[in-house]
Amino acid sequence: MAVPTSRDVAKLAGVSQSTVSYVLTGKRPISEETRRRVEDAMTQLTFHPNAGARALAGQRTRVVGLMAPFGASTHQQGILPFVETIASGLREHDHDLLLVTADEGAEGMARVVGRRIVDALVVMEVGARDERLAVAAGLGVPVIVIGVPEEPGDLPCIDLDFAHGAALAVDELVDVGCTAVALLGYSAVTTQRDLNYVSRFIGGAERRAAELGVTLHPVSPVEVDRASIDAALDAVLGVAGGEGLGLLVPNTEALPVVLRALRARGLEPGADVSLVGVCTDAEAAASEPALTNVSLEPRDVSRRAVEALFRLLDPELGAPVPDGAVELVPPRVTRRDTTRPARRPAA
Amino acid sequence: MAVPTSRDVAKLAGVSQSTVSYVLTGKRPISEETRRRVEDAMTQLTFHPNAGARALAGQRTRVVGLMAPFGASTHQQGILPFVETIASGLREHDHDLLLVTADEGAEGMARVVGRRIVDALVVMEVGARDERLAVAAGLGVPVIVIGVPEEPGDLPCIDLDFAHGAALAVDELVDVGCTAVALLGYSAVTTQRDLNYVSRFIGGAERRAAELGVTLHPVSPVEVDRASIDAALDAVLGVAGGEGLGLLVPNTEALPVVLRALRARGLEPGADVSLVGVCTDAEAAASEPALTNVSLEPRDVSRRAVEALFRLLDPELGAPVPDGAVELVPPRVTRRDTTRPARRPAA
DNA sequence: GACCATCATCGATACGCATCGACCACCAGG
DNA sequence: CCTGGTGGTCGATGCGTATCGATGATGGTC
Repeated sequence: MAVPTSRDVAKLAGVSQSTVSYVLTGKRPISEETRRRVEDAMTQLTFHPNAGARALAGQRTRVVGLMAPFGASTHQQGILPFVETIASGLREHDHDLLLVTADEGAEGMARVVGRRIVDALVVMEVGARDERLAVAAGLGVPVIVIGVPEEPGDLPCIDLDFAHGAALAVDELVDVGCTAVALLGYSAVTTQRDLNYVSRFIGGAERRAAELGVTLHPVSPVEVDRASIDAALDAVLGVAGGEGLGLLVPNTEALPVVLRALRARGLEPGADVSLVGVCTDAEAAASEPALTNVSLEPRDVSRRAVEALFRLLDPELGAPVPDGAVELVPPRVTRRDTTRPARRPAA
Repeated sequence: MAVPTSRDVAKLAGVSQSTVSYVLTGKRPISEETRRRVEDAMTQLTFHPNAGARALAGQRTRVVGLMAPFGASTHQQGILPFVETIASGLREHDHDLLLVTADEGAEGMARVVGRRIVDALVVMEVGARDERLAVAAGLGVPVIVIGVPEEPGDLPCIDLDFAHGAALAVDELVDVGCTAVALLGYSAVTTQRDLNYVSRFIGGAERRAAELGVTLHPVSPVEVDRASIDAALDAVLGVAGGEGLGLLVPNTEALPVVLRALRARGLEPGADVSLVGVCTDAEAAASEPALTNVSLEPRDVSRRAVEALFRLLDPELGAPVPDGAVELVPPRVTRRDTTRPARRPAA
C-alpha cells in the first residue's frame, strides 16, 4: 500500500474512520481500550495524518508565517535567534514555520494567508510606519508584530523596552561616577530604515539624563568602521573631556571597534572611561574586557510573541491578547568590567 | 460571502469549475476569451486557490522543507545567506519554504514529509556521516544535500569545492614568493561537529603544497580569541620564521583577529607576511587591509541547490540530477592587499 | 421492569480543488 | 454529405480528514 490513510488505520484497528479521527484530535471521549488499538494500528502502519486534508476539513493548517527581514539590507546578525526561538516555540504547540521573505512585501503576506497556507502571521522588524501593518491587519488572521509602530492599529506588538534599557544604562553610568554621558548612535543605514527603536533608545537616555541632571552628548550617526568611530570619539572627548565621561553604545556591532579605539588612545575602558553597551549577555561576557551591558535577549521577545500568538489562536489558553496591546520586554543591566565604581558617591 | 472558491469564480465567469481549474494550472488549452473572463472573475473576487485543497487533490504542496542547522551550537553566521537565497529561489518557482530546525533531527524530516506538509527537502550542513541522510533517502521525496557526506547514498549533494579552494590559495601564496605555508585551522567546535569541509580544505592544501614542493605547517585547532591565535602564531613563526611565510586562514571569523595579532607583533600583512583568507568577497574587500581571499559564496551553492531540486521535482525542466551526484562549486581567488608579488620569480 | 441519561462509537457529509472521460462545435478532406 | 480530427468545455469523481447527528450499549432511578 502506498501511504496509509486514517481509513487504513481504522480497518486495522477494527473501528470506523471517524473514531480514528477522534483519537487524533481528542475532541470526543474514547475508551482506553479503543484508543490503544487505534494507536497501535497507527504505529504499525507508520501513519501520518495528511496535512492537506486536515487543513481542508479542519480549516486550520497549523502553520504560521514568519515575515522575516531577509533579502533587504538588514543588520542580519540579530535576527537568527528570533527565528530560531519562534520556530521551536511553534513546534511546542505542534505548529510549523513558513518563511516569507521581506522582498515579497505585503503581498507575500496576502498570498500565504489568502491561499490558506498559514493560520497566522508574525511580522518582524516593524518600523515606525510600516506599509505591511495595514495589510496584515486586514487579512483576517491573528497577527503578532515584533517592533513598535507609531500606529499599532489593533495589532498586538511586542518588543524590547529600549527606552527603559537606555534609562537603566544611564543610571549605571551615573552610579559609577559619570557626570556626562555620550551616546554613540546607530549607523545611518539603521536610522534610514526608520526602525524607531533607535529613537526610543535615544529618547529614553535623554529623559533619564535630564532627570538626573547629567549632560547627554548624542553623537550620531556612527558607522561601524574604525575611522567613523575615531571621529566620533574625537568629537566626544573634545566636548566632554575624559574626566567623568560615560559612553553609551547601543550599536552592538560597533562595540568591539569602540573598545579598540579607546585603547588605541590610551583610555582603558572601565578605568579611564566607563562604557555600557547593548548586546546579549553572552556577547558581553565573551568580550575583552567583559562589557557592562543592557541585555536585549531576542529569545525573550520571541517566546512572548509565540505565547501571544497562541492566545489568539486558541482562546481557551487564556485571555486573548487585547487588540493593539504593546508589550515591552524589560531589559537588564549587568555590571561587568567596563564600569567600575570610581569615586565614592556621597553616602 | 466568506472566502471565494473556484466554484464562485466559475459561476461569475459563466463557466464550469473545472474550466477555472484549467485556467489555473494550464493543463488544458483554454480559449483566449474564456481565460480572460475567468481571470477577471478571479480578480474581482480576490480569489486565492486553497492550498490545502490543492495539496489534497493534486498530490503536491508546493512547499519545500529546509532542514537548517538552527538550534544547535552552529557558527550561525554563515547560514542566513543560504536560507535567504533558497527562499527566494523557491519563490521564483512559486514554492514556499518551511523551516525545520535541527533540534527536531531526523524525525522532523519524517514528520513534514509523512504528513505531506512538504514535497521535498533541502538538508543543510551535512557532516561526513550524518544520521539524517539515511532517513532522508528513505522518505520517498526529492532531497538535496548541502555538504559532502562520506556516503552520499543516492542523494545529490552540492557544496563548495573546499579542496580546490585550498589548492588555489596555496598557488597564490607560492605565486607571491612564499616558500612555506602555515594553515591556521578551524576551531575545535567546528572540527568536533565533523563537518568534513574542514578536512577537505586541509587535504586540498596539503596535496597542492606537496605538488609544489613547499612545506605546509598545519596548526590546529585554533579558537577565535586573541590568546589562541597568538599562541598559534608563536608556533608558526617559531618553526617557519617570518621569511617567505604564507598564512592560510580558512576560518572566516578568525581573520580579523589574525590581522590584528600580526600587526601587534610588527608584521604587516601583505608586506612581511602573506595571507589568504576564506570569506566572501564583500568581507574581503571591506577588511582593512583588503584581504586576498578564496571566495566561498553561499548564494552560488543555494542557487544550484534550488535548480537541482526543481530538476528533480519537474523532470521536464531538464535531465534530472543523477542519483548521488556530487556537485562542487568552484571557488575563486582574488588578490588584494594581503598578498603582493615580492621577489620576482625566475622568468 | 420500564425509562432516561450518559458514554462510546458509527455513517454520512463537506471541505475546495485537480483530473479524467465525455461531449460538442467546427473544419478539412474525401 | 459523411468522416475524422482537434480545440475547448463540462460533469462527475476522488483526494483524506473533521465533524455532526444518530445509534447502540450501559447503568441508574422510581
